[in-house]
Amino acid sequence: MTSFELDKTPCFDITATLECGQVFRFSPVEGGYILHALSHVAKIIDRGDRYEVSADDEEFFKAYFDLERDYAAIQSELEDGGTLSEAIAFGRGIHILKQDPIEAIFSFIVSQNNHIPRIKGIIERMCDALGEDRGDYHAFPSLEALAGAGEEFYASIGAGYRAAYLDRVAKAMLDIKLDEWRALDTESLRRQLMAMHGIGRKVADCILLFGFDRFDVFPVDTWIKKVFADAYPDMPADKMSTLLVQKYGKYSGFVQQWLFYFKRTKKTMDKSNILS
DNA sequence: TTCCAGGGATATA
DNA sequence: TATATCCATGGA
Repeated sequence: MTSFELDKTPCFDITATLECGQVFRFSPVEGGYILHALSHVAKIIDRGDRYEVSADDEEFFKAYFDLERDYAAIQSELEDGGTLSEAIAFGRGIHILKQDPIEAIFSFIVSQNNHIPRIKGIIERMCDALGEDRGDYHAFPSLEALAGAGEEFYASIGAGYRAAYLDRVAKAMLDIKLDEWRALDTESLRRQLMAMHGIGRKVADCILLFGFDRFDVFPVDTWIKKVFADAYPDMPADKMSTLLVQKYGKYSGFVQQWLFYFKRTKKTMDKSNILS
């Protein structure tokens, strides 16, 4: 384990980055978070003006957090004086994490038609049962372990009807060369992903955004549908997605994440206000 | 208890 | 091509 510090800036906030719905293997601890990615672990403690990080691999997490990108510049280009500005102000500290493609594929298959708390539980049970034992935690499973587990295993950890998807995709991925996938343009890679049983447009776009660094995508889920319900009434999700990419271009993925986090979190806050 | 969740496959027209 | 229905599960 090594320790290092990260600047806490208006454009990098660990709570917004982890709680914005892009990632599932983290849990709050006193003063911060424990975060797992692939076989790695980091503990991030909030020290006010900086984050104190202890991790098994400093270079891995410095890349994972996407620290080199100029998020302030992206935000200033996107300001519209309206809802998007409001969403950016709310989620200014979000960074899009550079997740592993395989971990993203399996995480977002689990995510479909599912609640985030339950998604986290299913993925955690998947890791505990199939991932390498690292002492305090289990790594994300190897593709071989995922492919060998069988549909019954995925059903047994509560994956529901997605169990068959997970099993089939795991076995299919054994024949995929990721480097060849990485070389494809976004449209071609989306087609490859959607050819997998259980991966549709929305899950493919999440995988492209979070696992393949593609920002010219706009995943449309139930929350994004709510955001644009008035602007685009009764519009199918895939058409809405295409329209929004035309509008926001190479920044689509960032826009989507700010709007998603804003809408979903505000809903929760409104509920708690009613109760209080 | 019912509704809903970071949807997708399938059947039908 | 477009719409309707079904799918497992558990948090709220």
